[in-house]
Amino acid sequence: MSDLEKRFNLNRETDIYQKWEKGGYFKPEINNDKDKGEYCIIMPPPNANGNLHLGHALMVAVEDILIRYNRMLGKKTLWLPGADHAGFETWVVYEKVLQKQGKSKFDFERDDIYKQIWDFTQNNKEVMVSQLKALGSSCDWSREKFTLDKDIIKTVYKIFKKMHKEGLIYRGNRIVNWDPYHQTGFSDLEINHVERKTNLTYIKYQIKGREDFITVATTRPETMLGDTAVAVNPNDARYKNLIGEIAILPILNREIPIVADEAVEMGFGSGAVKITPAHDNLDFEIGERHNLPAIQVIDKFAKMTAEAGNEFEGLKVKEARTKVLEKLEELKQIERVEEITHNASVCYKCGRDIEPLITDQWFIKVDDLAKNAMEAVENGDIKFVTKRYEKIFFNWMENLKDWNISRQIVWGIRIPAWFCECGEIIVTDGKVPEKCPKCSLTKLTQDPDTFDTWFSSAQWPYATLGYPNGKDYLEFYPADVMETAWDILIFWVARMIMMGLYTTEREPFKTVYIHGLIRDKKGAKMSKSKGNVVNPMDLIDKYGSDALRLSLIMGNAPGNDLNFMEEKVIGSRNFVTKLWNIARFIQMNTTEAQIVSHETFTLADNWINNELNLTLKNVTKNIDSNNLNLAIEELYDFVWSKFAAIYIESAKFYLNNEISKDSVTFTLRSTFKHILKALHPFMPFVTEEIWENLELSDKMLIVEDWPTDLQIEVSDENVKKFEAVIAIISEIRNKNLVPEDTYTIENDDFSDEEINLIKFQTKIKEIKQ
RNA sequence: GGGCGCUUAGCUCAGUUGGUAGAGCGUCUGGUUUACACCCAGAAGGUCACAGGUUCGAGCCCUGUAGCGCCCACCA
Repeated sequence: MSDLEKRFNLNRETDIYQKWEKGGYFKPEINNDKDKGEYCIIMPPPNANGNLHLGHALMVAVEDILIRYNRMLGKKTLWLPGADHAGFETWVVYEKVLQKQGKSKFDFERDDIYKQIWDFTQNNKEVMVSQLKALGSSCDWSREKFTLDKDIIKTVYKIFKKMHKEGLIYRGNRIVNWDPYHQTGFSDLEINHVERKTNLTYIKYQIKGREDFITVATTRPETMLGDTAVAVNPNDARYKNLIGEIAILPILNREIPIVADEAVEMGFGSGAVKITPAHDNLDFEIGERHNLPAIQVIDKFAKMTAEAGNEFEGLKVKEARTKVLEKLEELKQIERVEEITHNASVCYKCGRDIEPLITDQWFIKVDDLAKNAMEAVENGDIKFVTKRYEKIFFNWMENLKDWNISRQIVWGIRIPAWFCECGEIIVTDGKVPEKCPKCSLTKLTQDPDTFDTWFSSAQWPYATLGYPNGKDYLEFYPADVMETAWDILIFWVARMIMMGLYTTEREPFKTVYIHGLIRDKKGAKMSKSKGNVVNPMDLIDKYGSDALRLSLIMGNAPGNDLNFMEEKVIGSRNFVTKLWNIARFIQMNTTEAQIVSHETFTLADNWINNELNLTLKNVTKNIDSNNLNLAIEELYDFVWSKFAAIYIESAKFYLNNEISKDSVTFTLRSTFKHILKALHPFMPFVTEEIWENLELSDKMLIVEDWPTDLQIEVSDENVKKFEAVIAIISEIRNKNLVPEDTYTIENDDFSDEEINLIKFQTKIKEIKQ
């Protein structure tokens, strides 16, 4: 046993981590013979396209605490790490990488760009792993997964084929959110709505065979070139007599019907809507209901097509708008224009306008999947921490629309579907089909599209464990906890529940633990563009991993966002140092402890034993109920305000005066051992280092048993006596007396030993009773 | 349009079956005690957003109001 240095040396963290890893302590098998059941968390795989941020640090802190706690309980504990190829996200990140080199992704062949991004993500993955290790993640690296691993893709293909066969997946020529800049379609979740001021133009369409007009109101006059109807509400008295009549589309003079549809709001605009099924979501639906043709007048690059007519073809949307308005003005068919604010759809990444467009995409029918998912939450198979997130979950699930899972980008899992010239579509589980089963042609082309990342990551919980026959799948599925931030609750968690229930007929996890977002000091979201991003690795270098983890857990109730302040990390670092110094005190003042029977305990021993029992009980209860903040605060308070401030200060009195030395030595060491164990999940590095240096056992702390009850008898009467001593000490201190003063205690009966203890702690010369 | 959350000490936040308001940081006073100044001893500071209600008792439960924030949604 070597003397402890003055402070905990942060460089030791790397060595400690390697010891754990080399010792195989992160593997569930380490608890093979303990027969305490299993515990499993699948780590949300961070995107392999950049560095970890503070949100990841919080994720690691929470999950590692749960994992280390359960490991100490003796369970076969699996924490499975991984990384996400993050399809579109990485696509955008890499686009910027290329931009810096003055290149574009359109400069490369498909395979070439794929290979480049593959290498890019592999490099990032390495950095990420080292960062996860620096945070102390005790996950089983031998089971690490990447979302593009062969076995993961195999599972995804298999399930895709199965869903297709069962009619849950279909290829549809439907209207989707098209991003003309990124040249891909999106699901409804990947678009944002921004409020925007715009002109609402009232246009008069003449009724065929009559002198009068019907007026429609639109914010996108250029789309009128694709109009195939005018719709009114069937209950609208103003237009009842026009239903079934024909309107004449200005400029193009196309004859279009006037139809009735409940979806039309009477109160908005003129109450009559122009219907452009090819370029508006609602119009598309109305078009389907009334069997209206869709005329595409805008192409994938947001330019006007030939269908728009000679004078408009090739114009950008905005140019076409100006020109259409000019024409209408000439024709005197603009009734009036008013300014309104409405919600425009934009790309969630870059904010550019979304153009609704009809394209061929793969969709998942979500009705039944959503129903089952809601049921699983309703009947308690899956619980949310905190419960209020269940409401958000239901709110979203209740109005789901079919999920577009195809993306027109190269980076991702390519869809295992092949097209034949005869029109047949062949879906396989990944194998290249030899010929068309319908016409026997051998010239087949694979769908160039890839899956929405979330379609594959929705299958992460079972795919990583080796569904359907893998040993880990059989042993660890479903996972105990899915821990993630609320911002991907619906992107990911909801879909994992749907897919997990569909594929495995079981819930993929029992508890969903939702943590909040880490914001900057003022509560603003951290982002590169704002320049307020804090790098967790810098904080680890400065204050250590334990301090960073503590600062993210303390005072942060589950599910709530956290405004990050470096001062909090400093405070946590101070606690690490406090613990370190307690270790030094114990090293300097005790040797191997004798076993002592409880009859010989001093008042202080008896009191701290009692306090420790209560603390351990509360800590365990709070971890079990997912209140990690309360658990660590309880420990913090015990260590600093009770063990250090009161017990150790009293211990000095006994040790200096050679009173009850064995008993005090025993209690100091025993209490400290329990504290180290209980603190270990929260601050693994410093506790392990102290454990080793004080030679507190021949095992590493990481695999010690979780401390529950002290198994030491406590005298309630003596607890009360010591509390009286504490009360007197604090009373005397309140008086701000000087050492020469005398203090008189009224109405109390203290022994000489107690009086001396009070004198020792208050430095008062004399105390009278 | 529908839904959710927040409002507690100067600041950031805890407060989980309703029982005399808590922490960290900051501020102020005093400390060169051999674990620790990344420390020790103490102090000041809150009509728990507002208004009603339930209750012997409400920061916590109910109703309403205001301010702030967020999510979902097809106002053309």
